[in-house]
Amino acid sequence: MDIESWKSQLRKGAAELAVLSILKGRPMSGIALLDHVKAYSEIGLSDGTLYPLLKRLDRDGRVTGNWQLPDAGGRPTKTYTITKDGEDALRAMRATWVGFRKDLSDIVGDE
Amino acid sequence: MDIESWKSQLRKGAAELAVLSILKGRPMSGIALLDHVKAYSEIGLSDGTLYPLLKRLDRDGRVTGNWQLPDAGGRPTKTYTITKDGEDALRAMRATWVGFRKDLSDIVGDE
DNA sequence: AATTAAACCTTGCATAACAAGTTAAATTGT
DNA sequence: ACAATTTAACTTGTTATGCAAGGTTTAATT
Repeated sequence: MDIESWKSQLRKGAAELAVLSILKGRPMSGIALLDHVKAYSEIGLSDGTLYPLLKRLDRDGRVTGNWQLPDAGGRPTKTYTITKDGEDALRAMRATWVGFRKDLSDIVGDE
Repeated sequence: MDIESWKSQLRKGAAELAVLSILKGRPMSGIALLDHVKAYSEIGLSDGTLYPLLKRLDRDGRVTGNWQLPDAGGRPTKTYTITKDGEDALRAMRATWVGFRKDLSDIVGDE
């Protein structure tokens, strides 16, 4: 196992938390989400990861996707909005993340 | 996906980083590792996860396992020691973890 | 002798990330 | 007008890990 493969493992679960966190602020399309996360290199979200994730979140009732016609014309985009269940899940995931981060940081001992 | 299943996903990759970090301090048996990590509830390392992991790390030359007879009697235990390659891998993983933690914390916005 | 406990290990399953593809609609170039 | 490209969304197949639920071996205990 090289380090790149390990990074893929470390990232598991992170995309879901990241997407719900961003959508909590405001509804957004898939492309806009990708653009928003692009700056965070260690998250490394690609469209092949994002769209299946959005589909799962929609199926589980944590987000809803709605097609919308942009004001300026052009092709329709699908805008995703977090639901009440999504916000509940986000709260639980945030609490878990905070605990996980502390535990692993304590073990790793990074200053 | 319930929160417990999501936790299993979040933990992926963490066990490897945690085990190498602990072994960097001192060689240790599997049981001792489990006992050491027991306090960190969000890591949640079980023996069914640890032993296959140690086997992979041994196969990849990141640790070496050696059977030893305990001074005080009792059954032999296998003591794992981190190797040079293991320390190199640990350095790279630590750096990744620090960046990952920052990126996800920034997105999640936990204070 | 039989049972329990300790330490180690194996098997099978579920799941997400990723690379590499695909589709459909809009825009651009000639 | 037609072809080529771009954009946004999506699909498929592979891979690796965590985990539950088992199993094995050795030593200590009853």
